[in-house]
Amino acid sequence: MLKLFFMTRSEENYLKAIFHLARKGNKAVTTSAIAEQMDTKPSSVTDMVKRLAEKGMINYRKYQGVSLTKEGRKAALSIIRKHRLWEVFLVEKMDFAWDEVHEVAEQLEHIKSEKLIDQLDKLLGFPRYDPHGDLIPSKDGEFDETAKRLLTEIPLKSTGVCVGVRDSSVPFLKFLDKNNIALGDEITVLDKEEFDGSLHIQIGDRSMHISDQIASNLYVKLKE
Amino acid sequence: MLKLFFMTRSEENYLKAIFHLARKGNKAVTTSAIAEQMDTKPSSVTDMVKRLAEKGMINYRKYQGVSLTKEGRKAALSIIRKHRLWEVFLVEKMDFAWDEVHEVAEQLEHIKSEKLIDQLDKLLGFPRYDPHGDLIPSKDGEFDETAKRLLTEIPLKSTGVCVGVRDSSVPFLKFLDKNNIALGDEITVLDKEEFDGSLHIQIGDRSMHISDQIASNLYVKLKE
DNA sequence: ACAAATTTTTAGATTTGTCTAAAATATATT
DNA sequence: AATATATTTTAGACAAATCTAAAAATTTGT
Repeated sequence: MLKLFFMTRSEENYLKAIFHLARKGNKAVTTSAIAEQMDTKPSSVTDMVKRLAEKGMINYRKYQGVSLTKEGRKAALSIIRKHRLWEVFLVEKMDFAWDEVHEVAEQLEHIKSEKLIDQLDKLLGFPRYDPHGDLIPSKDGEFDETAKRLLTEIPLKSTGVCVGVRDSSVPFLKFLDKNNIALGDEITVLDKEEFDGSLHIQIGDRSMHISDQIASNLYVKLKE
Repeated sequence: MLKLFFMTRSEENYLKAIFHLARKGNKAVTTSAIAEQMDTKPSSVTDMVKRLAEKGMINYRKYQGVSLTKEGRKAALSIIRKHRLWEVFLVEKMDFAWDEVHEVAEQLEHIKSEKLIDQLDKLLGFPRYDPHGDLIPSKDGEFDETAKRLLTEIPLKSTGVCVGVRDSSVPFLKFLDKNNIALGDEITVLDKEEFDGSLHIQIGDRSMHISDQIASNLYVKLKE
């Protein structure tokens, strides 16, 4: 028998913060780390984590930090999903620039309506990534950031390891060979041209400029 | 020198409620009326109206009820504008039915982003009425509910006085004549067919059924 | 006009989310 | 291992928004 708790805006924000912190160093998340992330005081965090623990959203033992429960992870992913879908909406439908969406999405992510999110998803064509290239959790809570993806889809400044090609034609493979790009190479996306979607990348010790056509045929796995 | 106060969600809701109550009986709005509208206690209302008065949003004298100031009216209209634009959005873009939009719009109306609302307005084609037929306040705070409008645009169950025609061709005037519809007549919109937009109306003591084409060529002024 | 009924306000308490300052616990150093 | 340092928790306070119960003011009825 599953109990459904109402989550306040603040509780949702804490869950989100804990999720993001846990994603990095994968040990228990400390009180002070949460305080820094949320721009608040450790004592406030202690109060909140007690409440979240009572609601079954996190595991908490005094002085030992916290980790998300199944429920908590599900709730956090649901909020992140909403945030990222709204970001796509703002850029695709409302002419926002990719770097001015965050603040508004922070507000929109707390709107409570399952139907609204389902329709939003549909309106946007079920996008898999947000305007920053971050993966959008699926409705059923799937969130595999390690899955291979196209080089065009990874966030700026992130690094991917080449794991395959979408186009396996001779001309494309020749291009890769000629430019010394091989499976296993690490590619960092330095910048993207607004104009044509072409990418400035760092590969090993050299940097180069590749077209959108090239990038959208290279599969990578995100590093770190 | 105008001071811009941050309005909390609760304050915004009170302003909206006061605006709607003032629109009806046009004397000072009583504490108990607000309490009933907001589903809260009179003592809570007293607390809140004091705060709103301090912020210059309402005129308040103990035991004498409240009225909106210029500032307060502007703030209320801004919230109502957002609410109604979001309602149009939900119906037009998100496949919501006109009778299931209210709850979600109540949440969306508090999102703070001028750019978002401007873009929303544009995306929707600068609509003048919401899905219930209610007038959407303009960006600059204009809100003339007494202006003439098409019979197709007034809310269900509301009554309008015929004040003119858009199409002044002989066939249309003949139709009106044949059906005993004249300037000065009061028409109440009883129901609207989803299918073809035709209207069931009450005119004097008889009721009749008119097509969307007829209704969209008759100007009325809203009564009461 | 004056008592009765109603409405409004005050006073004091509660909840959520926050803070500061002090106490408790854990970690690091020698 | 004992002490010093850093982190975490507790305790007490505050602001927003609400409540209940009691007091004050207004309105109503005859």
